[in-house]
Amino acid sequence: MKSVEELTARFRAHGLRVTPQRQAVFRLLAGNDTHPTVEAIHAGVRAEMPTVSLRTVYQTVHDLARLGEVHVLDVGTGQVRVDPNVEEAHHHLVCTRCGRMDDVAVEAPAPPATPGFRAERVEVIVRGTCAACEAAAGGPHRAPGGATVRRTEHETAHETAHETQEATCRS
Amino acid sequence: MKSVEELTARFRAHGLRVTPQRQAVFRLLAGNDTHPTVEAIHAGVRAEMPTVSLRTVYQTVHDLARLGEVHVLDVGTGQVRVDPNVEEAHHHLVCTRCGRMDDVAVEAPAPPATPGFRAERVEVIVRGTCAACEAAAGGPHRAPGGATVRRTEHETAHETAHETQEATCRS
DNA sequence: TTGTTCCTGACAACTATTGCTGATAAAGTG
DNA sequence: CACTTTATCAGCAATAGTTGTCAGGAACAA
Ligand SMILES: [Mn+2]
Ligand SMILES: [Mn+2]
Ligand SMILES: [Zn+2]
Ligand SMILES: [Zn+2]
Repeated sequence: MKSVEELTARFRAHGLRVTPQRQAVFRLLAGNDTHPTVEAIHAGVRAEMPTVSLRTVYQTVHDLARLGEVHVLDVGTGQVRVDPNVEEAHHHLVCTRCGRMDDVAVEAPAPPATPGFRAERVEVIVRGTCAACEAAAGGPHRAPGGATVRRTEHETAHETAHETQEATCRS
Repeated sequence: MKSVEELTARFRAHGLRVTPQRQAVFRLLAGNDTHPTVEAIHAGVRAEMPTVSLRTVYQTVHDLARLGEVHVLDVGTGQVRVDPNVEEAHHHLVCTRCGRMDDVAVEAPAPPATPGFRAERVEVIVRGTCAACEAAAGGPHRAPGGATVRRTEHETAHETAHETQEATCRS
């Protein structure tokens, strides 16, 4: 992602106004490689500016995405993730337990020649279990400040001996 | 996916009861390669049994998933998709406009050796535009019975000359 | 048949995200 | 700096997809 100054200039050049709230979002994202959720960004921004609303963070993230300064990713963990690294092509590891997302260098296969479909980009998601969740595999736990991946269902009693664990290890 | 008879036996073997509603879902999924949404399954089932509730369809789909008879996929189109093809490994084309999802044969890259992460499976998503949406690219339209991909945001006036189109071509 | 367990259907609740709106603040102009 | 013109802010309401709850009713086993 570009620097806060560059983003400020770019926003103005596009007729967008630059407010302290937006700059706080810029600062939080610059050099952030944790793929934070919007909620996480909001929490971080509120540490400095306690009145900023979640709505404002969503707006700013969308504006950044429109300018191509971040990617908004939905990998099926229930919340979108913001990726400020748009310069270098890369893919992701996704922890199926806590939703944690890390960059990974794998070469994507070439988009296949498919009649009736114009391929634009190829996304690779490596799903698995992160170290923190692996360590906590014994039973559910909850890291401080972490949110929990949506992983529920009524399913009264039978519970056919499949995953039931739940853990969180978001940084 | 297995046949309706096999699924019936398998459900019973696992202590799950087999009702007309569940069999209607089985029937709708057997040999279905459209990756229907739960809502679409519901609509299809209601054509024969108008009283079946959406909740029941969700339950049945989840039970099928737990037995490994279907895969429930979330590719970020706002609704989960049900894939009855669990026998052969494959990946997907996803239309960014209408959410349509088709099978594609691409070889996934080998899961990289990443310390601190136990990779379990690699998912490849080829995003692009399907033929129907390509044809309708001139302006928004709405196919009969189709649902629309969530693609909105207030964003008052400025509209920085980016995508605004919206189209639907779900079968 | 009878009892037990599970499923159904209707509706409420929940979560992530977006819509709405008066008040406010950023740019632009002199 | 004073002033005008917009775009943004914060808060709250609304929405969509999915899941929780629970009182009947149906399916299976004996
Ligand atoms: Mn990344
Ligand atoms: Mn498929
Ligand atoms: Zn994890
Ligand atoms: Zn399409």
